[in-house]
Amino acid sequence: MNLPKTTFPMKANLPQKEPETLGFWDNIHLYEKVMSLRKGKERFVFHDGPPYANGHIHIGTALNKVLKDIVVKYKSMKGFHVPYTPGWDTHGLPIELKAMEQLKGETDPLKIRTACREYAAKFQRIQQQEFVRLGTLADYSNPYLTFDRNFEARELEVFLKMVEKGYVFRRLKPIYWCPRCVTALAEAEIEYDDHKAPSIFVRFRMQTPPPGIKGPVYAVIWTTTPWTIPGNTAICLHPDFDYAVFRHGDDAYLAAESLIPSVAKASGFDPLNCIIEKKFKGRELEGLKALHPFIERESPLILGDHVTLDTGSGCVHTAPGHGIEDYQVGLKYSLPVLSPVDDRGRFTAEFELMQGVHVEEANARIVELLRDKGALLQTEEITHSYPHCWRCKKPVIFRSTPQWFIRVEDGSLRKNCLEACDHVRWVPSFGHSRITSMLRNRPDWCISRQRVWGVPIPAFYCLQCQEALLEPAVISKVIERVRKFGTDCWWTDDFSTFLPKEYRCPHCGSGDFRKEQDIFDVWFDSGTSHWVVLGLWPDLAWPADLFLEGSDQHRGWFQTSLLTSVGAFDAAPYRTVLTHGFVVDGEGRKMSKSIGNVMAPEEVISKYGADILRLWVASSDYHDDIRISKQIMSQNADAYRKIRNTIRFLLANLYDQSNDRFFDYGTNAVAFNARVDLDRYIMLKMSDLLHDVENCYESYEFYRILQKINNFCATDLSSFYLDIVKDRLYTSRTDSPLRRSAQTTIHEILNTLLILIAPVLSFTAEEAWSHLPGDKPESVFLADWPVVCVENDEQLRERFDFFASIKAEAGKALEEARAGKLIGHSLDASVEIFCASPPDYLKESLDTLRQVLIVSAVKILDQASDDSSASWDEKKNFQFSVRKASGSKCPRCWQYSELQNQGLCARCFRETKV
RNA sequence: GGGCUAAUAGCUCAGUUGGUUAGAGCGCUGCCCUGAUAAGGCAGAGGUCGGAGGUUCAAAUCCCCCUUGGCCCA
Repeated sequence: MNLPKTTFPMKANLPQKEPETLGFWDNIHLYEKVMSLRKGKERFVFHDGPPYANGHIHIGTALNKVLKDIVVKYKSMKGFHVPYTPGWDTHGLPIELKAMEQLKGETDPLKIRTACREYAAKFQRIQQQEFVRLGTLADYSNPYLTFDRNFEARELEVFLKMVEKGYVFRRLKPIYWCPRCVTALAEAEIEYDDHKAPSIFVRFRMQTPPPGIKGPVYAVIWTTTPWTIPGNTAICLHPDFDYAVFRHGDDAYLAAESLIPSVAKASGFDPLNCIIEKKFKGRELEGLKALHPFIERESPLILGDHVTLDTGSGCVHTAPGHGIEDYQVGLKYSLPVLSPVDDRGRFTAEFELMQGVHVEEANARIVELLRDKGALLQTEEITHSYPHCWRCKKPVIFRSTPQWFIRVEDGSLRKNCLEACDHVRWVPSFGHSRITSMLRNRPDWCISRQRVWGVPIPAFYCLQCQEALLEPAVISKVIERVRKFGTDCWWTDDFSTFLPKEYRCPHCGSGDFRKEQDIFDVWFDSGTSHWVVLGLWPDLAWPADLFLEGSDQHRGWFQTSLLTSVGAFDAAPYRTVLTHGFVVDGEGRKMSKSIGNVMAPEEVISKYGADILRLWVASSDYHDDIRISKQIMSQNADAYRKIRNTIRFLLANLYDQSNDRFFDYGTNAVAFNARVDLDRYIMLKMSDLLHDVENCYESYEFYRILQKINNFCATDLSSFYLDIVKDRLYTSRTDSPLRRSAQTTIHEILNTLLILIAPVLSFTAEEAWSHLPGDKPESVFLADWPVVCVENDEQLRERFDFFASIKAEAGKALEEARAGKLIGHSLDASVEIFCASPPDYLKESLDTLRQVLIVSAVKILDQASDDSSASWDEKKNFQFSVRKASGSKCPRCWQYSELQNQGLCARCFRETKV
């Protein structure tokens, strides 16, 4: 007897076992070995999107990294040279804020930057360990970090290209500003709090009245920031809303129809004396001109979708210098961006009347001025939620300052990007419509930030004429310095070190300059990583074959990478872009701390192991949201057990108990054509699986792979092939061709299966690989993709498909017999089968059929039995009649027959004879 | 409010160009086995295909509306 035996444990114990496997990979320098094995082969360039080096990884990051790892490992095992340089996004506000928390009031940019660098480096290390623990294989000894000076220098090269091509320009833009702290604020630095403010209705005299209206007409606006009225350059209406002109005494007023009652009431008008004269759609009024109440200037009526009917009059006071929505609608109408306020919140000479007055005091004075001019309809004090500075807790203002932009709106960049999108493969395909619709609507890209933790924008200002200078020759010089010293030099070194010798202001000839204080938006850092990394790392090449990130990156990294790439190098940086959805809880809700449905990768790994997490990733359809819950994880753990046990059983049968040796593929293998029919049949199924799985990997449909592998393990192997072949494996003579045929087949199946699962169940595949007897690469990841040698024999396939369908039907008949206590094990049974239209080969294959059914005897009847215990299957035209097998049970093989010598059946006696 | 996207058994997924009684694996329940044993085999139960309407001889599939999620904007 040769019973199965293996040291591959049934209980996986992954949380304990996986770190050992990690140690093994580390010891043998697996990444380097994989690289040198594939060096010179066709290259597959994957470019890793950099996670932000702030905090521990969450389940979404884990999902993303595992998906990447699956692709990279598959491609590599398929024979491609696939270097994987991981990266981190290390600049930016969140890190700067964290560092500032620790520094408590420190203002020295260099000290802040040092703290930021340490903070980012710390979390880069932490995240890297977490990625390693997930089983991802990458060049962790040489990652890319956006604060690295080589990165920074090359990033500036991309910027230089874009400057040369004329994409970079400067324009005013409103930003949050704290006049008390004299600083720009980011959105993350804003806190909302209640604030007392004047609420005023103001009338603007119409210079061109709406059609059909006679006499003086006024457009009514409402605001809670009277100090922004000097910046008014338009009145905005919603194109689809209903507006009306109503008359009160000699004057007529324009407001949204539904708001007229509240406007009239606030203005102290007697509602009975307010008569609607004419109605208009907002769009009909576009282009009419009103007059600013106290500045000699027109204020045209414009249209915008941001107008609401919640409060006010439906005619929105528009000051592009003091609000982001006003600014955006203003760009469409080319309105001037006025912001006559200095950095301490005082009016400048641009609004001479109140020069030097702080905007807070100015509110009351503007109200008085409006009253004097007869423009004020009403004023009262209200309390509303208003943005405040997180540091000094005082109200902030919107103030326009010059910012650096990349031109997308006009010119060629938008068009070229849209065109480039057509040459990219988007997976899923809706990625194309998603990114293009975003590109069509996106405004110019504001790339400047008023912070210190980032790459400086290499511009200079002439101290004499105040001109901003952004010149290729100067930028090149800056790049040289940055490459040598890193961007800290921008803060440490004198301006002259960055300028060519004898450099003079091209406008006024002065030699005195100051450096720009703004830094780049971090999206510009990561947006240039394609060029930086694919060019700087010798094994990589531009453009990338694949980017793989969450679907939020259509607005983020996919788009910023495209803008810099098309802008500087006229082509997309990627050939294929794969996107995945977001991880949500078991009910499809997003994860949030407040709901308490967050599941951390660490939690899954410590309970189930990384392979179960990887299995979850691979079995989910990532196109849309991906659900995770305790139930889902435990289900994956169950699925895992089935695969693991199948592998274990395969391994266990490569051992020969009789001589305490392992099956040796080199000497014991049986050629395909010499193998038992059943073995050849299962090899055909194996070959089908291989091709199916390969296609799924190629089309990035990983979630189908595990489905197929599971089915194969459970159905084709466990309940069909392996159940049948046990008899042959256990009872045949150790080196009998029958047994060797099965073992050869099992060896090939196992080898293939381990390679197929390795990109997903990396730890388990490696562990099982180490138990695989015979000559083999030291790691499953150094193995070549399997080539299964089978001869597709359609007759064989048809025959066994037919047997399998008989087996499926016979199961029901056997179950009935079992329920009637006639039999227990199926070998207790003898089965008579009537088949309405039997194929020719049926009678000659009785013994094979008996083995397939795992019964002691099979008889084919020429006509249907009258036996009432026989069960009919009308659909298949089978009739089964089950009896207790005759003879006695052989103690060795458990089959029933007339026993012979030493109480064994004929076969067992033969097999045991010395 | 807008763009993109989704909804099929308890769970993860199939379901071709509309065409029999909507499938698989897992889980669940029952039975069997005790030579894969914290395993293995067999059988069974489980679905108004998110909802309403429409086109059609025929709709999970095509059209329209709605509901509920998700991402990104406003």
